[in-house]
Amino acid sequence: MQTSDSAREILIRAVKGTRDLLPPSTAVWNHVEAVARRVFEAYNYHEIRTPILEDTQLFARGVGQETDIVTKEMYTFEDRDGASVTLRPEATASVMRAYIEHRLDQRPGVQKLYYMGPMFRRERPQKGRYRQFYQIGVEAIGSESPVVDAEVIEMVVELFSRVGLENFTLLLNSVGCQNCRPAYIELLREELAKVAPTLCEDCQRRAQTNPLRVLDCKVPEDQPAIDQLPSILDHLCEICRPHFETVQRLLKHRGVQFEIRPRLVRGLDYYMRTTFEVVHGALGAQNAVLGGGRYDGLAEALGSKIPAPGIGFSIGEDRLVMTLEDRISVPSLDLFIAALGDAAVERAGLLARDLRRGSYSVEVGFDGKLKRSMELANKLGSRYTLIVGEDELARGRYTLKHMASGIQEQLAPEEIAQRLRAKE
RNA sequence: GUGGGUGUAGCUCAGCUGGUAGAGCGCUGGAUUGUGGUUCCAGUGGCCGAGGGUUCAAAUCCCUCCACCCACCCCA
Repeated sequence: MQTSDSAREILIRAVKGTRDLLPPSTAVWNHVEAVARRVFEAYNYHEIRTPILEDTQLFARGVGQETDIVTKEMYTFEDRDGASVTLRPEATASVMRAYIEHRLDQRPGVQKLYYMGPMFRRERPQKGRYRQFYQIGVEAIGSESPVVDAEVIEMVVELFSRVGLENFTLLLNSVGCQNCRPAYIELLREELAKVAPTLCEDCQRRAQTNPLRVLDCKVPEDQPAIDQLPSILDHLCEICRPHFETVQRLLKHRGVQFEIRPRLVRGLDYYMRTTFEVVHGALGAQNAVLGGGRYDGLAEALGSKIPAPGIGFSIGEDRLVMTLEDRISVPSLDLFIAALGDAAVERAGLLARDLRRGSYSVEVGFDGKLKRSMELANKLGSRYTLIVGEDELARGRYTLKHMASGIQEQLAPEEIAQRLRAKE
């Protein structure tokens, strides 16, 4: 920015890629989080809160040294004592760290944990992608069983239904394990070598660096060639194939709709076997609202000798909220008290306090003009307006107006709560 | 990191073959001294993103920055 003495230029703004969440849309965030907690608890998941700041090594090892996330997209800095710390770019590694650190493997049963909160990734912001973004996720650690996979995935669908998301699609795949995936990648490499020259520039590079990524290519001209590439599902090993089949069978049995996508690959190294994703139209290029999968090798990658097979997912809360936001309704206010004059303000204060103790939402208007108060009550979307003026104080009965119908009645103070209890 | 788009009133935007700014919504006041929503009238509000250049004259043309947005790369 050029130097200037203009006052506007020194205004401090939110850091690039971060944003303020304001009412009324924070109501949608709270709604999503409240429903998530309710659903998770019903499946016996419990909340875990891990630090936002972690040792950089956690992500370097857990997420994969070679990934873009680690090489250039982390918020990493040196602490005063010289230690390298990083703002978490995701939560799975942290949860696994906590699992190992606190020996949660010694606790009975599968450890079912959920979390929600901000993550950080330093990249160019775009629609549905921010540098500080929010995720809601779960991890079920301690079992390799496909039964857990099916339950986790069922819960995903349950959650999205209950939160009010419409027109979403659950995509499912298996990416094999350390036994079958290397062989498949080798095969893929060979096949790619034959067709590579006809593919787009990016794919030619991917064919070398990360062959699985070619399957994700969005260039239309490349699709015919990509369709001819071998599918990983035809090359699963004796453990992965039945595992995947069981997951599918259990999901069908529970009536969970899904689509098999052999080309659904995961970017992170630690995923194996089951992977899944939920996409939603009308989200632009960033159309995935949830991504998840099994990560049986993660604990070992972190250097742990404690076996900790797990499966989990995380929801892109920013994106989910985005799809729900057009349905925001004005915040509800039960009662607006129009207090006319000092004496009325005092009485209104006491009345408001008592009603608020009864969990009614109440606002007190202290503008002396009734017209002003009525306007404000209307703008705030109040169901009722209570007029407390000289007449009312003299009579000891206040005027309660139902805003939608315009009907007014005179009530003693103790009768008001009862009126508010009515649905409309 | 790469490409494209957009920056004008609190918000959404028009004006851009150069002549120093408009609309709708919002906000404020009034019609209605104790009655909102609809309607009508009036008012408030802009160094036209920043800096420089061309010109008698720049929101408008040129250059450079900056910011935001969208997409790519990559992906949690």
